[in-house]
Amino acid sequence: MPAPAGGRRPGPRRSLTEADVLDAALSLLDAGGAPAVSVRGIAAKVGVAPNAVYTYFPDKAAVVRALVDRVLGEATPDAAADRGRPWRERVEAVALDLRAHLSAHPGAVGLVVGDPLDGPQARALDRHLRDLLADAGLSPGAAAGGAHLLLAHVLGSIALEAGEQPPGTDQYRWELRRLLDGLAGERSA
Amino acid sequence: MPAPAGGRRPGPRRSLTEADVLDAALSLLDAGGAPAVSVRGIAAKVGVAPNAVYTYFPDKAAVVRALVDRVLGEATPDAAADRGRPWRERVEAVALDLRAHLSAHPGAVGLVVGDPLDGPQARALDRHLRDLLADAGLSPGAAAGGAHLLLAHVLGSIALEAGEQPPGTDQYRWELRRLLDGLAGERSA
DNA sequence: ACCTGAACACCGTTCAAGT
DNA sequence: ACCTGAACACCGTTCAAGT
Repeated sequence: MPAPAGGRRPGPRRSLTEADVLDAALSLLDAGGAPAVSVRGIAAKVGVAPNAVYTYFPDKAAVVRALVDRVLGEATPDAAADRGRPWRERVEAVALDLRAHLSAHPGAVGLVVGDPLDGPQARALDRHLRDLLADAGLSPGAAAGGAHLLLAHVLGSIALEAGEQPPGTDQYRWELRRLLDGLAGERSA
Repeated sequence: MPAPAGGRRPGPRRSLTEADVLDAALSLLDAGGAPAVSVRGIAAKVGVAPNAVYTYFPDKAAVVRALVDRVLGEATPDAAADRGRPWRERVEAVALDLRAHLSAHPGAVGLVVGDPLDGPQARALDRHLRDLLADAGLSPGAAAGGAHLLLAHVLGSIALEAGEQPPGTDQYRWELRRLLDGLAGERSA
């Protein structure tokens, strides 16, 4: 028989977990931005040789993808789940929460750019936004377009935060509302 | 007397121009994306030693900033200048033109992320958008906010284009129009 | 299976030297 | 003033070897 399906594999106990690697990567990201996230830096942080990282992830790109998805997953909206509230408030809550979490790790946007953004948390977020907009009365196509619009705006917004005097939450909220005004005209229910 | 103000300085003829360096950087960007834009790659492309690049730019960041600004400057809208056309068409022309030029150099967005985006062409673009929106009847504050919204959306939109099945110009145009719907409500004139 | 040491082919940047 | 050769401190990744 081969190794027990889904069970622990033989060999020495692994000294790390994938989460340890991501913790180290995130602390490097927050300390020095996207360029500070290096395989060698992560290895030093967790106390292994640089190539030991390849036991946990196939390459650096995989680490970055997992890290981005973790940051995306930190944004867990709660006011958005309350179906008694108006749809605009619910969507606004998700968008503000997402921006807050991305702003907390500014370098994360620099890691997103070239990647597909198709991790489990990214998909869940996209589905959540589409559902909220569909509940608001948008057609499936318009809901998908609206979710894409909201996501593009928050990413671009953080990307622009670099050298600006901080536009702040008020500016972001204003833009968000113009965006919701535009989507409101698409409702049919 | 010191060196003639604004004139040519003494010493050997320089074998390159800043534009040569940027041409090489742009061709590397188009061929291999943001990670392919390296000082050593540029030097090889133009036929000098790696450190000779530092005669033309103080460091790599300066090369990247100049490159981004050049790409931004390529977007020169003409339909937008026709004051006889409705404001929505004029803004739409600028946004579509900008997206087209950024899409032509997809890696460019990866170079924008951490930088201030305050080059001369970037400022000219921002001013142009603000003027268009002010002409449409928006207050100065709303026009500035609208320009920021449009810029954030186009950048985020390109950033998301990575792994998606190409959303295409139609999708972008739809999002743009929702955005303009939202801005239309801010008009007072 | 997991980890290490050593190596390979890169990278940005600096320095001393040549013209 | 401009350019080069050499070096420094990095980088991601691979390979052979140890347990």
